[in-house]
Amino acid sequence: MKNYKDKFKDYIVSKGLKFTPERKAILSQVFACHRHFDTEMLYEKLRQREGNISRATIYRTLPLLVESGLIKETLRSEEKINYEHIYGHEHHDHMLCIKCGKVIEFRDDRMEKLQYALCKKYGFKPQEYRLGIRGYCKKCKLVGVR
Amino acid sequence: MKNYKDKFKDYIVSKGLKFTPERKAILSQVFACHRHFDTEMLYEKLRQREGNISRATIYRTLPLLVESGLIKETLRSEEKINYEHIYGHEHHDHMLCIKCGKVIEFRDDRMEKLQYALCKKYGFKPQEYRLGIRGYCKKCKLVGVR
DNA sequence: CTAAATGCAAATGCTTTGCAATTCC
DNA sequence: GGAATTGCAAAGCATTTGCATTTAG
Repeated sequence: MKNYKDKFKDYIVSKGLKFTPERKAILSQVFACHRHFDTEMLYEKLRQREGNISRATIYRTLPLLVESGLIKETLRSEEKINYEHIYGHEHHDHMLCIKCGKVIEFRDDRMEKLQYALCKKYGFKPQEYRLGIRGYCKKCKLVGVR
Repeated sequence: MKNYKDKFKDYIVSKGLKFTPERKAILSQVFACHRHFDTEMLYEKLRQREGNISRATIYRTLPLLVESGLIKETLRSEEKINYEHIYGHEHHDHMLCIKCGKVIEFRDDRMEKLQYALCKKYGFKPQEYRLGIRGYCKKCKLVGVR
């Protein structure tokens, strides 16, 4: 399996685009972060380094990362767009705690198979599944259940 | 089963709020629409009638409808918030065609059970499931698969 | 009567875009 | 060299909010 850097570079080049330092830096940061992230988090991390990278460039680069299959949007917890890197990771789903914000990632083969079967039933060609379960995690459900 | 109007009124009154004409009109429109809708669609429909209802009032009313369990947010197809009315409807999931925008609603007991089992496994107390499958519907997958 | 609700317009916050200057290939 | 990219600031949009006025109960 290629590393993500090569995979991105291949994609970029195949499109006749340029593999710039800014894009490299964003790519690295994206894979340095093992949680869900949004543009602002990226921007903050990247500004800690020297070369300034504008928000505009981040906003312009993330779609390229999505198109190349390296990252994907996750369920939005708030109003902002959230992403996670997926290259090299198995598909998984999420449980999101409404109270503390905790994200539980899980994977279940029965779920995968069932989703596949349902698509087949409806003649649907899936590109992406998004299952998000919102609720209270083990800790929070004990405290004050609203 | 109470009708939605009574259910909303009960909720409103129990909170010490008022069941105003504007809220009634919004409620009716929400249940007159049997598709997913967003604020703008509501606004347009409501402006066709006489009494003007401002966007602000719509934005302030929709959360009340969510809290009362009459409607819920759906997966966002674009950047806007989308809703559907749920009162009197069984829980179901969606397949969304990327190309033509078609929404297929489906329900599967195995899926419900599996989701329940997974929550139990992780000690998670679910409040809401959102499964969205994005891809190409029967028609669109035949035409030009991107 | 009076707390709650409304409409309006201004404000917010995320995201996109136009443009001149710069950079990669 | 020339198309692609960048940063900046301005523009766009959906959504929220402050406030004076109106209204439901």
